[in-house]
Order: sequence, then structure tokens, then C-alpha cells
Amino acid sequence: MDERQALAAFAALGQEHRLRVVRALVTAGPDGLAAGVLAETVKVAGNNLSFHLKELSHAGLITSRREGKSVIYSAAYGGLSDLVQFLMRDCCQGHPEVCAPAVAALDACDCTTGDTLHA
Amino acid sequence: MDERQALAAFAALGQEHRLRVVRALVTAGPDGLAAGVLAETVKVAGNNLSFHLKELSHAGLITSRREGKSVIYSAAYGGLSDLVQFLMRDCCQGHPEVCAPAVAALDACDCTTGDTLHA
DNA sequence: TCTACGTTTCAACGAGAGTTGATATATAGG
DNA sequence: CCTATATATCAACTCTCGTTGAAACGTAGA
Repeated sequence: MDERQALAAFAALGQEHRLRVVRALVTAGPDGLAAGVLAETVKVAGNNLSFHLKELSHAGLITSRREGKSVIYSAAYGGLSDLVQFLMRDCCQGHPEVCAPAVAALDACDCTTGDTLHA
Repeated sequence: MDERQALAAFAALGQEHRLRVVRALVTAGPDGLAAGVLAETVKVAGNNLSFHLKELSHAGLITSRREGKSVIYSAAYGGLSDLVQFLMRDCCQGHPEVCAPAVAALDACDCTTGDTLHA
């Protein structure tokens, strides 16, 4: 991920309604949520939400698929991890203990309770 | 970290000059960089940079200390990790494999080459 | 085909963010 | 004390972003 993409992603997340959308989709999991459901969850008018969803999609943070009359949005987990990686890259110039908290933060994720990683 | 803080942090990072400042400080390490050096690095006028540094500081992403005539800024690694944690919290609702890439992204950090973590 | 529903697009308005230039504060040295 | 350096503050302007309302598009069922 280059600076331009990261910039778009952070700018997208720096907006109340868009951040709530991403959080809702991250917790919702890969099944995602319909645009209408998101509109109720985030309490934003449909047309306005559509604008934000477009921006999030363009920033590579969410993906969409049509299912009948509904459009289902889901979090782009790959894009999110790329963003985290961009932010913390080269954080350990001779001082590994400094950015350890950042890694520990993600370790708190349930992902790591299994033996999928750190095997 | 609550939503309001995360929002301020993401909004702060969603600006070209501020993102470059944070990246410069993250790679610089805990020793930090003087405001003047940052101004040259990011190529922003001093008065303008001051405005951005204030915003980053208020967002909890950087800290400052005075050393003689200079003011030295450094990355607030704790704030950064809190932000990452906020973004990815509850990402594993029954699908641990989904957010694994995000953790793997941070694992690529040199921090994890030592046995400080995952012991 | 017609109607209902869900979602998207468009133009216009209002509010806020970023830049600039001038000015002010703080520290160090002569 | 006076000057030079480093950084911060302020007011003004410009421009972009987010919201709103009206209208269009796409899909499913009668």
C-alpha cells in the first residue's frame, strides 16, 4: 500500500458515519450487512449513506455484492491490515520494545487464541 | 479508546502532511525529531506545521518535549496501538481466519523477531 | 407491464478544514 | 539588555467535504 491509498483510507475513517459503518462491518464478519440495515444502524439517510459507502469502497476498506434487491457490504479485511501495516512499518529502528504494544493490541484479538498463528 | 478519540486520530491521519509527520516520527523512533527538521522533511511552512502538530498532539498520536530552543516531537506508540486495537476489535465473530492477515501484518514488524512476545 | 422496494446519482447549499502572512512567545548567546 | 533563532498564535481567505431533496436506476412480484 502506498501513501496515496493510506491517505484515502485514513480520511475515509476520519468521519463519524463512515467509521461507524466500518466498525459495524468489521464486527458483522464476512457475511456483511445490507445497505438498508447499515442505514438504520448508523442512523444516516439512505442517499447520504450511499455517498459514504462509495467513498469507503473507493478507499479499499469495504466491498459490495448484490443479492436480489439488496446490496450487501462487507469489510475488506485485507485492506484494513494493509493500512495497519503501512502505519506501523519501520517502527522498530533499534528499539523493538517501543512498538510492541501495537502488536500486543492485535494479539488481544480472538484470532490468536487459536493456534492459527505463532505456531 | 472510545469512538471520539479514534475519530480524531483517523481524521488527523487523513491529511497528507500530518500522515507524513506521523510516518517520519514512527520511523525516527522514540528519540523523535525537532519541529524544524520535520518542517524540512515534510516540506511544510513552520507556522502551518505547528498547526498540524497541535492537531496530532490533541489526537494523542504524538508527544512533545522542549530541548533548548527546539521542541522535539515523537510518535505516541501507545496511542497508535490503541487506534489499531479500536479498528480491529471484535473482528473475529466466529471467523478467526478473517482478521488473521491484520495480525500477520503487524507480525512482519521487526519487534516479533525477538522473543519479547509470543514467548 | 405496472407497481413497490431498495439503492444510487445529481445539483445546491452550508459548514468546516488547510493555507498564508503577519505577529507573538520562548530560549540562547553576545 | 539586545539580537537571533525556533516555534506558536491569530485573522482572513479559499476550497473541499458532508448533508439535503429530488429524481433516476435496478430488481422482484402481481
